[in-house]
Amino acid sequence: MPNNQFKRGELYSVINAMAATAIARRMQKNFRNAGLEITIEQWSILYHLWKEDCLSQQELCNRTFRDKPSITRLIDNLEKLKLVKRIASKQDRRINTVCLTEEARLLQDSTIELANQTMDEALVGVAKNDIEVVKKVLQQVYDNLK
Amino acid sequence: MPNNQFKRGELYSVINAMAATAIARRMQKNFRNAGLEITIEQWSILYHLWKEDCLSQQELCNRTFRDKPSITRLIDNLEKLKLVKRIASKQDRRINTVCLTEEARLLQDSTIELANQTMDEALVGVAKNDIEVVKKVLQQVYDNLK
DNA sequence: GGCATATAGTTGTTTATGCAACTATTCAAA
DNA sequence: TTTGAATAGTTGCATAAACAACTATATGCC
Repeated sequence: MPNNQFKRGELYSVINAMAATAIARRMQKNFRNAGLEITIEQWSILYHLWKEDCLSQQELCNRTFRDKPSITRLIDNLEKLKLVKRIASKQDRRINTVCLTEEARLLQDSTIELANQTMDEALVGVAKNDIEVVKKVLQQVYDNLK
Repeated sequence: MPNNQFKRGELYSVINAMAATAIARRMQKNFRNAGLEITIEQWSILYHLWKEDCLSQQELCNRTFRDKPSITRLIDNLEKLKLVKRIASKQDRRINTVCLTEEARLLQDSTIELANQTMDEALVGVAKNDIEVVKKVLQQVYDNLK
């Protein structure tokens, strides 16, 4: 075993793999158990559109921190599911705005309930002020690197 | 805007998307800039093998928190890169042990240095004891959900 | 108005992920 | 010894991610 250690290997694993992956899988499982066929990635797009409908694709890239091709394909699949529609912008012909369908609006309450349930499951035994520290640190990490 | 809010939506986004994604991308970029062609997912396998060589695939699943098909394919690609080899276990014919090649050993120092550099970039301005809180909370989240 | 640069979105490509299903092997109980 | 259940790893399939390259459109400067 050489002298050179990955000094923060445990922190890296924890940040990068364990908690995020565990939450994602649990949430996807909760969706599936509830009979929902959308993926959590698709849901994250809907979530932002519930907060503010008819965003441009570029804006969705910004808000979900994905790159453009990924957003294009996610929206392709959401269109197939008839949960969003693309509407060409009148102000700028390069831009599509992405708008919720009525069907997507019907999903909002139940899926947000499931997401809350998932976070409740995740945060059992976690102190409220510790949560604030986590938010602060992870936000700082994101700001450092984005 | 309905009454039902995703109470911890910000926390979820932070945990699930922002910090983990930002670190992953930065690290991959640092690898690329250094002329390394391995992905960070492949690297995470190597990392565990540097710590303990010749693990079973199942053990790698446990340690990296991925499922079996994902590990199978990651190892397929690492074999193609001649960084690992599968060796059938003598004790149990279901098991492959996954062992480092000499070439993989040569990568250890430089890549761990890059990973440390990446974490340094990520953690600028973060207090040491805050890091301990993050580790504790994310470990708790993982333990709650795994 | 023309040109160079920037930007929105798409396509190509490769890698990765996880659920479902499967095969071969191992283990435990009768 | 036989049988059923459990386990390790693989294959099929669909979704997702991101880099590179591209096309069409917009912007700013001369």
